[in-house]
Amino acid sequence: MSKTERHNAIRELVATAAIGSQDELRRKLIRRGFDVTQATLSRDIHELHLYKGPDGYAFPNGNGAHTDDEDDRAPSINDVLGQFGLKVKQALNQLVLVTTAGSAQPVALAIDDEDIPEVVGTIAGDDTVLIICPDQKRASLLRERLEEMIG
Amino acid sequence: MSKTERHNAIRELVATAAIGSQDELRRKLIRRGFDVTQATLSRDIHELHLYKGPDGYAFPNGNGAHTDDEDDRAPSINDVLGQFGLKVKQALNQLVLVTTAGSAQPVALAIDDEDIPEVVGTIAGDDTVLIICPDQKRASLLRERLEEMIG
DNA sequence: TCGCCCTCTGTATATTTATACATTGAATTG
DNA sequence: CAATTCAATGTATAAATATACAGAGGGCGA
Repeated sequence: MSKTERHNAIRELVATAAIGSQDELRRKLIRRGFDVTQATLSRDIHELHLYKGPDGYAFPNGNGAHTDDEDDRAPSINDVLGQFGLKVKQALNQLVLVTTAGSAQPVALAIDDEDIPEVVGTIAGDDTVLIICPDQKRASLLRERLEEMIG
Repeated sequence: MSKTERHNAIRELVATAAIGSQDELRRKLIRRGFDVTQATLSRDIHELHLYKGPDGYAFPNGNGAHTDDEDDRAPSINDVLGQFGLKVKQALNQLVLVTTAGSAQPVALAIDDEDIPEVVGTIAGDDTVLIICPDQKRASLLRERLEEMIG
């Protein structure tokens, strides 16, 4: 069996099963007829750009099996900020919330869902959320709370 | 320094720098005043749900620093504004920077990379970048500089 | 105040992953 | 046909990461 066939099998396994180690992957591949060593799998994983995280191996955009939110509860603002929030900066009545790249949209959505009185409105870029507050004082209050949520 | 402060520092480092190993992360943290062992960082990484892949550590949705665009040098703000910037308008502490269609993102990124003290944050639309400044005075200063760069 | 519990962290080491070096086999070239 | 080149892989081990065990310190309840 060829290398590309094995790569396909690896992708299928990572997409459908929880793979916690290269040895576990090796055992699952043996059941499919691919018998290679851990060293080869290490190279395969590197070539397939797979990631290893707390839930095992996954594809670069995070869609391996059991990525993390099995519970479809809309993430609370605490969860979202704890996960994607980096820092908050204040300018007069505006807060600039810096997030990880590409995460501004869900963060802004979570803030909107929360119906916070100090929030007049939000605008999301790619890694920045602008939060408009009624005045500078309430901006300060909200900044402190957001800083706590970020942790 | 507390654990949550260290976690924030780790998130910032992962978001902005290529972290290839826990030892490398450890060295960068020492420069920021956090001195812990590899064992502690291993636990931190697990608690922060960070992934390790071919490009180093990343957040669960795959956006660490240098995920794939190898051209590490961000184009200078002079280049970008000379090329895409059209005009700047000021309102209190806000600057509205008009660009050519579709160029707001790279312009915003160039501004972010420059680490300008007068910039609290930026948000990019399609052909408009909103720049939040700490106050009206510094917004004026920045507007003048941006106008010079646009030409 | 004391005892207990919990969190956090370090040390040492177990486990896992990455890679230097070597081998094999297929394809290509002269 | 022989020599060369290259990709793929295994072996052994270096490097990196995870964790068992233990200690320290703070908070809390009796």
